[in-house]
Amino acid sequence: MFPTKEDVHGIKRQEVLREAAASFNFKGYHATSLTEIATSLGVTKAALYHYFPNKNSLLAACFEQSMDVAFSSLERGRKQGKNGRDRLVLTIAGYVSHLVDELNCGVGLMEEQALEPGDRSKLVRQRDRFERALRALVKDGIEDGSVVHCDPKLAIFVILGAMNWVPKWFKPSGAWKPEQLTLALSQIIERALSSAPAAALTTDVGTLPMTVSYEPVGRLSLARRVATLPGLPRAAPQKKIKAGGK
Amino acid sequence: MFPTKEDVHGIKRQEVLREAAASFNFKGYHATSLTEIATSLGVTKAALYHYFPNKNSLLAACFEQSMDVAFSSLERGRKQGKNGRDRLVLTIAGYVSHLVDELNCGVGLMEEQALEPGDRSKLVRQRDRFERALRALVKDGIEDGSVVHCDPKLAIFVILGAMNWVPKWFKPSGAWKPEQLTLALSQIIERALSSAPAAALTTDVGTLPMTVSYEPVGRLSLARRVATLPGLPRAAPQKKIKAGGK
DNA sequence: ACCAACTAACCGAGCGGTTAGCAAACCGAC
DNA sequence: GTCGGTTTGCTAACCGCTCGGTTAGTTGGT
Repeated sequence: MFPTKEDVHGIKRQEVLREAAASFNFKGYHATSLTEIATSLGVTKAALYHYFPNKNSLLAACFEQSMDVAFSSLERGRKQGKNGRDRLVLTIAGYVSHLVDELNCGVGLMEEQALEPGDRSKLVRQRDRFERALRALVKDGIEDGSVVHCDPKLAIFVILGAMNWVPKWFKPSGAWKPEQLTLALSQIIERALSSAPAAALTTDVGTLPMTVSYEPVGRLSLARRVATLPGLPRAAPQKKIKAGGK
Repeated sequence: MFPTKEDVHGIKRQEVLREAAASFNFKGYHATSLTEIATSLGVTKAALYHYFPNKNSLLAACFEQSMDVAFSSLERGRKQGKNGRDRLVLTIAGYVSHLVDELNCGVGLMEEQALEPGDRSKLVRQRDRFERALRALVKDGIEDGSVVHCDPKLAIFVILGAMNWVPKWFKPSGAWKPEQLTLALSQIIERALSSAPAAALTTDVGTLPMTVSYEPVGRLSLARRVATLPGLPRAAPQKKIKAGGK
């Protein structure tokens, strides 16, 4: 019994979530039907309700996961960074590496308006807290001299915009590997903010080393491990039955 | 006869489009129903079909307008810019000033997948052309020494991401005026790309002058003029009728 | 025998889109 | 002017379809 029963449930749940996130990212929440998600996974719509109470909770789970990654990245940035700029860049790098993780297509915080009021206000609170923390890092950087004088609020808007846009154009099958992209984006942001900008950046992202300089944080590593396990049990087609009245 | 009959039709059409764009921006295409748009305008859904053949064409018109602005901005950037960086920044500034125009909430190119195949491939072609032109400006800038060595493709992705994200957080009623924002964003991009970055940026967007340094281009000026005309005729409520067979 | 996992079939709601009909504006003929 | 016919702009009502969500019932492991 390699994976226990609860494990299998959790794994399938993660797989449902991943499929949903990928679809939400690609087509948007409202354009994605539960039937689509289900058939992509080889099951029927009703099966999804064993893992999530409704469609909206799928979206909420996506955001929750993204925010988890955000705060984990923030934590690590705070620990590992030498100055404000450093801490900010590390945080953003962690966030981006989640967004481009090909097994866990993260959701750019695109459609929070689709959440139900409760989930939504929770997300907005978290997101605001995250943004405030990022702005604080910018301020720190300005004070310790690592970041150029600027409006922290606008700077963070610009950076988050550029990052959340990534899922719109990034294709895991493309010429750029996730690690290369994360590195290149970090360099751009670093230079844009730095009080002593680098004289040059890489002129071809595809030539960057693929060292995993920013290991994904949070629960992703689990998903990554289990998602490559061989043949998880899938439902076999059943023969047609007629539901008759009693 | 101040506005001719065709004028009135065109004006109302523009107003429909504006309302639709605002809703699409705020809630997304699929989450916006025609009934909503109609009631926001004080009419019924069926009335919209006098101006657009279907919902999808509304989205297509939004994108078309955005692309018009994009290319107009590009044209002006090419004419007025002194070097590659200059031309790029001018182009982006024109594009942004459209996005933040409070009367014509432009659509960040968020939901092109919702378009029907024909419209979509047309948009994608245009957008690619626009992006290629922007990349060419970056290359020009690298060659003429105004832009730092970088990967033009990634640089443009980052910039467009930051710009298309603006409608997500910009509120016309907020502390920052459109002109201030356009200026501040231009400065950030200018510094991020420049081979000789400025030593400091503005530390508070709200203190920037509100000179209209980037006059909106294209058909917007018309919309702006006419949208403030007093009381366009609106349909009066009619008494209930019963549709009988013939 | 039991329980978790799943399917087939169904339901009500809301959507995009259509239709029939009304009314005011318009327009040449006289 | 003004009188009929046509056009334009709109409403109320309806239609078919798809979606999220539910239910009853089957299956297979323990």
